[in-house]
Amino acid sequence: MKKTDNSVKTLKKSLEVLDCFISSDESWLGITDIANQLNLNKSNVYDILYTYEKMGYLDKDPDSSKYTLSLKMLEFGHAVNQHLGYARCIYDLLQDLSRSVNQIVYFSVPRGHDLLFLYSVYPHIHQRDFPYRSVSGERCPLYCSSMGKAMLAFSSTDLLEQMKDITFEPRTSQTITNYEDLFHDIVKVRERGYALDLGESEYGVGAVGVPIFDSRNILIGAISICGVLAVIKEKQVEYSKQLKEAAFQIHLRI
Amino acid sequence: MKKTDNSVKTLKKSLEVLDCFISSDESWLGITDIANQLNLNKSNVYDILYTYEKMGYLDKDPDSSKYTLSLKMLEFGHAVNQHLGYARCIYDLLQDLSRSVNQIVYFSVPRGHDLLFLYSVYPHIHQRDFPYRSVSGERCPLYCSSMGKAMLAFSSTDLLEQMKDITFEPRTSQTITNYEDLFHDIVKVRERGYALDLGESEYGVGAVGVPIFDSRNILIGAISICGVLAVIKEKQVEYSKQLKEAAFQIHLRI
DNA sequence: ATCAGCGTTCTGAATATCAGAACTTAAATT
DNA sequence: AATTTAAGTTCTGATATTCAGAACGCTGAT
Repeated sequence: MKKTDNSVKTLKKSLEVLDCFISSDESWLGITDIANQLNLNKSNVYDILYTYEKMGYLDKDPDSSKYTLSLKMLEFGHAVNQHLGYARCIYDLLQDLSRSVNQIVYFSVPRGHDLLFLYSVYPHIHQRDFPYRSVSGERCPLYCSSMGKAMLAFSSTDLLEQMKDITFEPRTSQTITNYEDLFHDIVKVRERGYALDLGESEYGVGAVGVPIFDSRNILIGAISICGVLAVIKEKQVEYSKQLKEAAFQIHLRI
Repeated sequence: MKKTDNSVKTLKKSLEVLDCFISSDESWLGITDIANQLNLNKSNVYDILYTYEKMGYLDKDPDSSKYTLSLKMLEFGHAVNQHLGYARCIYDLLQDLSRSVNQIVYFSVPRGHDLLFLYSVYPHIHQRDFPYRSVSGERCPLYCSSMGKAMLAFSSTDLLEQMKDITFEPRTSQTITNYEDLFHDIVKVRERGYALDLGESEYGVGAVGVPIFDSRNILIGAISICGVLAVIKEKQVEYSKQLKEAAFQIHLRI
């Protein structure tokens, strides 16, 4: 057991600064914005942002002196995708599935109390103004998503238990807003073998989700079919079968 | 003019460590790998990686003690995409173009002596083993790409001049490997108004590329149609017209 | 059994960090 | 037009942090 704290405090602080750029809704942040948010000295934040800029991590607007994430961040995203072993296989199966049902198909993995979208496949002809266009790297709370609920229902860890401690933020009038309702829904998911999102994250949008297990039966994530609520309601059984078949194919391959 | 160096050396060094994970072909890097590469002390690298891991930037494999970029990096990529103002408009136009010509369509921006892929749209039915599947965040040298040559030809800065100093690395037997050949090709691009890549980056793959200017006529990047070499050769004029029309639509909108 | 090579832990001399104060703009208010 | 406010920028040195080096433990190869 180590006695000393080996963490590099300067780096820790600097990464907290960088985190502000993902957690904030604003794309451009000023020195004072960040200094206030993290209770840091202005000149300290100045030096940190200056270094990030020199290293190509942030871009600075010469007029406003505000900073934003540079395109270098896309290179990191790309590197992660390259390194994901299961990437290609899952993506190809999702493409087949999307073409077969002519609906949007997603793959996501758990991340804390959220899910993280990894892949999305859109059918070639789809409504351009369809509300839910999640892309790689986007997060969504577990409790208001079919994939999230599929993961909660079939996770071997105490993920569901942890939902007792979170605050539920309604996205629509249908969003589950307390642990009891969530628990009852999860029981139904376990009975059915698939999870439903009936307008709980976006009005008029529904989804069917099933969990993904690797060949050692470890929960990896979930996949879902997403579409207009009425269609999802009507075809949920058919979709769940197609999803389970795709999930099984992934299970065999990873 | 400032006298002192305000950069935070600890952060600068730490970011160089993080950069190793994009520049290396290996997805998992050990402490000694990085320490040797950057001429740093092992224990120093240990502390830095430890901090990155604690902050969720890197994942550590408990068996091998090696590190890799975590999925958090995808969140940064997503944030950048969200912040890109022109994103949606260009993506939609590329989708239309891809459907119209039934080929892969790309959008990229210049980044140093490379280009950085931002968007790619694949036709719904395309060969799964088609070699060139660039995605957001991938880099490619300017001299061996139709988009790169389109940017070199129409850049207002001395981008082309800078090509005198670089080393050309052949990717195929067709790759341009010296400045003189590149210059002659760029002259042709200026005459034609579009750039060609005829198997110069990948055997049997070709592309037609045109530059993108915003409404103030600043060069933003380039778009291209990419496909089987023989088809690209045959339809280059038709494709160049379609690309120019799309480029014009983007010019009007951003 | 020995060695080589890796990650890990610990320490304090040396160094880089960062709070604070002062300055410079720029924009908003009087 | 003068004043105030609020932002970014520069500079400094007391001091908290960093990091080189040495030592250790583990694993796998010789």
